[in-house]
Amino acid sequence: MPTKTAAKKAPSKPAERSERTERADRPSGVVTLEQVAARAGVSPSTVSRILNGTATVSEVKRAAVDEAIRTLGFRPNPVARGLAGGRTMSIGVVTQRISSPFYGEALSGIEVALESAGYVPLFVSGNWNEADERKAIETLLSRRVDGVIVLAGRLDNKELAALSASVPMVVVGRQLAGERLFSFSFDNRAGARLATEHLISLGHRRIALLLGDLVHDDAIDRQSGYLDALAAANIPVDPELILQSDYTEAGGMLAVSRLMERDVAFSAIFSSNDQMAYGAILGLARRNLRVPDDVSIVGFDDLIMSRYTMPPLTTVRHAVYETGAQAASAMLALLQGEKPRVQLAAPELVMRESARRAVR
Amino acid sequence: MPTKTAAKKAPSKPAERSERTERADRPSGVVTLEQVAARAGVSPSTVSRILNGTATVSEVKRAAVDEAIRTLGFRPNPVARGLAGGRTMSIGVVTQRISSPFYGEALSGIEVALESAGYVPLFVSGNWNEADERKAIETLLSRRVDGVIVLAGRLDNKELAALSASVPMVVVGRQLAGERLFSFSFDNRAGARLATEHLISLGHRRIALLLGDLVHDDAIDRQSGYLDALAAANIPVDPELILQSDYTEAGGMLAVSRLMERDVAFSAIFSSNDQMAYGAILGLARRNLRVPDDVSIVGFDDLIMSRYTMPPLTTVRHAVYETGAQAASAMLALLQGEKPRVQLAAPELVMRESARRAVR
DNA sequence: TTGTAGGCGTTATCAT
DNA sequence: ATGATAACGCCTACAA
Repeated sequence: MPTKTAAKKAPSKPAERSERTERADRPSGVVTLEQVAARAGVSPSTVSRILNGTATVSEVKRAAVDEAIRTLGFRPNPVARGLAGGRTMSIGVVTQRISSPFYGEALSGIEVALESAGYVPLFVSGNWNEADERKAIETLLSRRVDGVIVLAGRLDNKELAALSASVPMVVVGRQLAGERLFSFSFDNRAGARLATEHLISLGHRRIALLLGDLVHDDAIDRQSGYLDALAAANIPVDPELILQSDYTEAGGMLAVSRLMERDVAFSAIFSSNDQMAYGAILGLARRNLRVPDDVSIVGFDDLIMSRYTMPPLTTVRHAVYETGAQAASAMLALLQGEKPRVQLAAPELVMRESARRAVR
Repeated sequence: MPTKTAAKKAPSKPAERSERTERADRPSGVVTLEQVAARAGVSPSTVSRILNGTATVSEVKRAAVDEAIRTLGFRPNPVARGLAGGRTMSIGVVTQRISSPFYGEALSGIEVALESAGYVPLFVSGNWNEADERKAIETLLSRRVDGVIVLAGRLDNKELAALSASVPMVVVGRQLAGERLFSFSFDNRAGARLATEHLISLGHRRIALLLGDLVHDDAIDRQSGYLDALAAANIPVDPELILQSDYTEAGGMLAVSRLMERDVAFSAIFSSNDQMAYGAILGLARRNLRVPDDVSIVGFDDLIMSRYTMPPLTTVRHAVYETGAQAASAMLALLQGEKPRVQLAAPELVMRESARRAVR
């Protein structure tokens, strides 16, 4: 290292400069498309074309540009792209609560599926309430996202369809159609029927049902599946056994309390989502009822945690992560002008230890 | 100034809005700053100034502009703002796995805290691996985020500090300093000590420890807390009782298996996070060991789910949501040029039902 | 205090 | 096929 003492008048700057220049060759700072063009000896437009595959370019120039991009470490600026009328390369995702174990899985799937295409998700929470949800979409639109994925939600179909006029949309958990709108949902009804039938096959006939908020289609469908199964087995429906709840652990626990207060007989519970089942198990324990010894219980969704509850939960596999990934793929297809097609797995019962044969 | 390009068709003024929007290429509610300026009879720069509080503006004009903004429903375009060198009004957040019950809570806190300031979070997952994390930050930077919040992660301090030269950063779960860099972390050591001391106070002396990956400071600190407690109680450390794991449910379950295979006596387990505790409870059950009858267990983090496990988990409250909110506030302060100051709650033991007095 | 002009990095529209 | 040259919507010197 050159000592300062000798550097009284000696220009120490040149040394510094050269050192910096040396480093500047590395792909560190902000490299613009224009710089790439300069290095490749072509016009910015050409670089842009190559980047977007907008037009055919001679092999020679393409190679030169590719080289320049690589050595310069150029990465197109999504912000500028967005402004120029191009895409922002970001997809808005309307979820309800980002920290929910259910939505979390879906978001994860979306993130991964989008990443490979260079898109970034913008997550906003609707907090299970219409106003927030509307505002969330508003935010997304002002951010000029290239598309919006809506997971469930409370906005009515008409509103969503209208929105799809300004952005391509993918709606999960609803059935609605439109030009730039695609929707799909898991077969909740079949899944719920599966769960209930399992309980019936184990000899249960007094099966309580824990319901989610019926403003949601999936909650309704799961109820239908339950009713289907009872009807098929000629088991009369007892309204006393049907509990309205909210898909949360606390709600599940509360529902069990209400059920017990009704003082009706039951030997099993179909909880229409896993989270309520967790609460229900605890609620039963509080009344000295063991699962599955005294009461059998089947959930719905097969969250990660369901393998680790005590006892591990028998439930319906929902493949939430995959659902998210499919939603993302569908959006990508939409953006490509293609017709999305999703291949969703059929509901499947995952037998663990929370349900057993009815005694007697 | 009619700088319209030589349009092929008649310049259709968007004054009349058609009810049946057939053209999906133009978002409907796009009002520009320029339009606001025109309506208010001022120049665009004046509007901009009012928006950003950049300069003092006469009350008359301000009122006119405010009115124009309101009636036109103008919302500044963050994309354009970002390009113009202004802020993008978005904050990058590096998490490890968006679907983790732990990180999910933190993200939720960040989202809410940021929202009130008009910022939007951009979540990217590092997947517990250095390369992905680096790439995640890369993505964030190319998106021109105004700041980056890093939750734990594997990047080394030096790298983070260097990064903070280009963006203000808030790092949670690390201790490092810098001009535009702020970090803070929960007192993991004290928390772990609390948990262990609780077990000791219940008469346990053979206490197993389930550890997270020691590349993370928090895992190390929690181990230290455990050791502190033992030392203070004059209980010798038995390496056989210390299990290296990974903070997952599966890892916790596996750790218990390994522990049992070692065939050493133990009456309690301090699991350094709740997720491992869930797995441990199941693992113990598989060996016919009941919690807390046969083995007491204390967790760490107090995730929502810990209230609903069987039995409900005694654990250390971590206030993850608040931590996220604090990180966001700190970032906001940094952006404001202020010095962030966080007020993190001290660790606190939450006594539930997974730990009880040791039988002898 | 307020307006004018230039620029941010890309894409799109013209010519050539 | 390729290159100028406008936009895109906003911010910010620089003027006035």
